[in-house]
Amino acid sequence: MNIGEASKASGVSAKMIRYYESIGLIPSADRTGGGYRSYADTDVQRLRFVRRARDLGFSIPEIADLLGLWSDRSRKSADVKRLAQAHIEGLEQRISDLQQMVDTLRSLVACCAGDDRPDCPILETLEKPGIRD
Amino acid sequence: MNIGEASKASGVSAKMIRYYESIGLIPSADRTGGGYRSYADTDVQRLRFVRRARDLGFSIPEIADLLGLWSDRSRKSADVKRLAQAHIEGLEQRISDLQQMVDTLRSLVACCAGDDRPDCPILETLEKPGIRD
DNA sequence: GTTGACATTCCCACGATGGGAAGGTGTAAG
DNA sequence: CTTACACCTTCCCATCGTGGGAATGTCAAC
Repeated sequence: MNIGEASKASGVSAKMIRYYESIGLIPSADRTGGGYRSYADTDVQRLRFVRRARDLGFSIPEIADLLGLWSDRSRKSADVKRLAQAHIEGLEQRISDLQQMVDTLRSLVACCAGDDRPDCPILETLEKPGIRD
Repeated sequence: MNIGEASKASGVSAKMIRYYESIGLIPSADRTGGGYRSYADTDVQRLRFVRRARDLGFSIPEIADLLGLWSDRSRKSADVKRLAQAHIEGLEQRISDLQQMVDTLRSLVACCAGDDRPDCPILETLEKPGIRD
């Protein structure tokens, strides 16, 4: 299977497949006589694994860990679970940071008349020294 | 005021001050005879404005817009409000994407025994074709 | 054998930030 | 006056994950 077919089958762009190979996230693909990368079904399955992990927000190093566990038949599911839970905590931290921004912005927006006049509590708040200053 | 002092006073690193200047987000600073950048209080105020906007998750282009409104005495507060509301929507989209990941991961984690055995529904789900395949 | 669709490698870009090297400036103490 | 030190300058490189494009090579079909 060519890289293009593997790309379609896995949902990972050819560009990213080469990149993942270059950083060692996935093993180097076999090559045909003409130098084309050649993929088997198991390779595609691994690529799909990577893509789905990316869709769930795992970073490349985290995916490297997941792939290690994936191919380790003597793995403990507790290790996988721990990894997933740590990732959930990271995601929730990011959500909480973003939510904090939204809350602040909402309170500012609520104070802004939103009319033709220039007076705007949003800008005034931004220019004033804040809590951390 | 030197860049170091302006940095302390504004909470923006010297590195970022130079960067903001290089991309045209802030005007080029005056220079002393020795070539040092020199900042006045109004410059520091602008830097603080930028930092606070960054803290609220605004991108550089958005901050450029905000700075434009900030220095425009004939601005309409409605324009500022619109910009802030659009930003809130962007943030909420990101939150919703992250929350979707968390929800999926939570449901997987809930199915994982988390013991010494290798069987793990998290890995199994990642390796299987998903909704979008 | 030509054409067209693929493949290859290599370099560049993003956004926002940090690190560090190599060299210049300013100031305080010896 | 010199030396030391803290600060400044510019320049390049790295991150992370992804895309774009150029120049060149391969394969399959007609």
